[in-house]
Amino acid sequence: MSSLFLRTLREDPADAEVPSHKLLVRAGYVRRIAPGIYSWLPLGLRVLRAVEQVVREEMDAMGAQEIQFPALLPREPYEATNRWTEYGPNIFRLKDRKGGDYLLGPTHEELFTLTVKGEFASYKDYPVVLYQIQTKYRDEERPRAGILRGREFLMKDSYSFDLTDEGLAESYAKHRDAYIKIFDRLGLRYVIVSAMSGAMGGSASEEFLAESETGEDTFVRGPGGYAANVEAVTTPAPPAQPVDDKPPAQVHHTPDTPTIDTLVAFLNSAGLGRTFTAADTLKNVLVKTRLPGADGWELLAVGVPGDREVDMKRLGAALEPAEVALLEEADFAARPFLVKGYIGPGALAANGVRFLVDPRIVTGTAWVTGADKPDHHVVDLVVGRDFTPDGTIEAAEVRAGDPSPDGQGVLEAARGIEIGHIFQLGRKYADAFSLDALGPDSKPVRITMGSYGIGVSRLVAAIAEQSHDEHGLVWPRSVTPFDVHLVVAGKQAEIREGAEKLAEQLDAAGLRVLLDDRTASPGVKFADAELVGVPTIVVVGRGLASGVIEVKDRETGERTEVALASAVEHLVELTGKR
RNA sequence: CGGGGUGUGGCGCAGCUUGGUAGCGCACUCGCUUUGGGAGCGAGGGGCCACCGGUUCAAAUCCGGUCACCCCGACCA
Repeated sequence: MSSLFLRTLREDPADAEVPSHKLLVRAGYVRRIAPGIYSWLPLGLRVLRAVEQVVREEMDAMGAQEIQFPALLPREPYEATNRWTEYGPNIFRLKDRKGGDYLLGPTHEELFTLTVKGEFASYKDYPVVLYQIQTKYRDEERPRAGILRGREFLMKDSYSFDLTDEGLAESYAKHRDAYIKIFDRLGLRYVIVSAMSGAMGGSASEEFLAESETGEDTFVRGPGGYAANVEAVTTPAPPAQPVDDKPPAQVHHTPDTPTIDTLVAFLNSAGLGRTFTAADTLKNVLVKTRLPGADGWELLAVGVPGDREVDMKRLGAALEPAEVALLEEADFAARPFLVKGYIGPGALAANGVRFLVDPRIVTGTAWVTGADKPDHHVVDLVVGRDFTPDGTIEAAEVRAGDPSPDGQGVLEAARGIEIGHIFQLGRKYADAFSLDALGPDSKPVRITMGSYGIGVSRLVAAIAEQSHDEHGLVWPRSVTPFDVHLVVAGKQAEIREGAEKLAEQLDAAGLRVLLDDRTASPGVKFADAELVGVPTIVVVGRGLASGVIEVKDRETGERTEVALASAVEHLVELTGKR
C-alpha cells in the first residue's frame, strides 16, 4: 500500500451530496474530470471490473455472445430511425475533418440491428442474443451524484433477435432471470417494477430499481405484489354513470378564487346546500408540446382532479418523445381566451385546444371548473353532457395510499436507482432496417427484438449507496477490490516481517491482499481501512509475539483473535476462496 | 429555462465589508521524537486569488462584463 496509487481524503468533497459520491471520492476510488465525467483510480477500477465480470458471466451463462462496437459512430444509422433528431441535445455530436457528422453512442440498437442483418439471413440462424459492455455518452441536462448519473458511463446492453413473438417473450424471460442472478450476486436490495412501455408498441417493459433514498426514480408497490415506476402506474377508471339524472350546470360568481383552495373555501360558504372538496373540482393545466424536429409548439390542456398536482415526469413520459413545457406569461397574453385561474372545457373546445383528462374523469361525473371568465366557475359540469374530452392521459400525481391497480390494498411509495431495464422492443428497428430472415417456405420473416440494459458503472455507486456506514464503504465479497486488508500495526521489524510473510502466504493461497505497510500511525491506518471498505481487515501487531493476529469483520465490527499458525486456513475459509 | 450560491496551492476553507508584503487546516518533503484509533516539535516546497476590462500611486478586495461549477425549482390554473 506504500506504493499503491491512492490518497484518501479526510474531508468530504465540497461538490458531493450523496453518500456514494462522497465516499468513492474520499476513499480514492474515483476522481472528477469534468461535470458527469470521472476517472477510475486503481481501487475503483478493480470494483468496476468485478461488477463487469459478474455481469459478463451471467450473460454468457444465458447464451448471449459478447461483441464490441465503437463508441464513435457515423450519423447515417441514426438517421434511419430518426434518432439523430429525436435524441436532440442529449447526444454528443462531432464532425470529422471533412465535415462528416459523427456522434458518441448513447445506445446501440441501430448498430446491433445492422450487424445482424449483415451476417444472418436464414431462419436457422435465429434466435440470437448479442451484448456488449461499453462506454456510453449522453449529454445529460443535469449530471448529478457523482457516478450515479454521468455523461460518460459504462453500460451492458444486449439485444435479442427472434423470429416470433413467443421467442421474444422467451428471450425476455431469460434476461429477467439472468438479471435476478446478477443483482443477487452483487448483494443488492432491489425491486422489479413495471415501466413505461413507450410510445411505440405497448410491449412489456420492466425496470430493476435498487432501493435507495437517493434514487431518482419513484416507484409504488401494493400488498398484492404490484410494483411499478410512478411513470407507469395506470389509474383505474371508475364506471361511467348516466348523464341525464344530474342537476344542470350552473355558472356562479366566485370572486377571488384563482386557486383550488380559495375556490373550495368559497363554495362551502356560498350556501349551495352541499359540501365541496378539492376532489370535486377539475383543474385544467395548460402545457405546450413539441415533437422532435417540429417547428412550433402545440397547446395541450390536461384536466386532473383538483386535489392532485400534475406530475411533470408522468406527463413527460406519457407524451414521449414530445417535449413538454409549461405555458409562459407571453403564451397567455397571446391567447385571451385562456383566463388564468378560470380555464374551463368550453373555451378549450371552442378554440381547438386538445384536452386530455385523468382517467377518473369519466362520462357522467360532475365537476366544478372554470367558466372562462374572471371570478366565475361552473358547478355540475357533466362529462358526456356538457363537455367531451379528447381522451385520457396519465399525468396526475400518484400518491401513497392510492388504491393499488391490481385491486389489492393501497400503494406505498419509495425511491430507487434504476440499475437495469428490460424491454420488448418489437419490430421498430427491424422495420427501420428491413431485418428479415428467410423462412422455411422461402418467404421473409420480420425479426422481432428485445433490448436490455444494465448500468455497470452506476452499479458501483448503487452498491456503495446501499452498503456503507459512518466510517466508510463496506463492499460485498463479490465486488471488493481486495479480499483482505492487512494492517501492519507497529514499527518493530518482527511485526513488519511477520505481516509481509502472512501476506505472501495469503497471496499464494489465492487471496488478493492489500498490505498497509505505510509508516503512518495505527489510527490513520485503521481509519483508512474502514474508509476503503474491504470486508475483512487483518491486523498484525503486538499480538504477534504470542502468535496471534486479529481479524475484523468490516460490516459487523466484530473482532476475533486467530492463531498465526491457522490464519491462512481461517482466511481462505472466511473469504470463500477455497 | 428560472432562482440562489461559489470560484483563493492537490483537498477543505479564511481573507473581500474598510484596497497596502496571500493565510489556516489536511496532504506533501527533510530532521528528531513518537507508534493499537486520524501523533509532537522544528525546518521546507508549492498559488496568473476563474477570465477580460475599468477605477486607483496601489486591486484577491471596489466597479462592469464574461465564463465555469454547485444546489434548488422545474409546481400550477
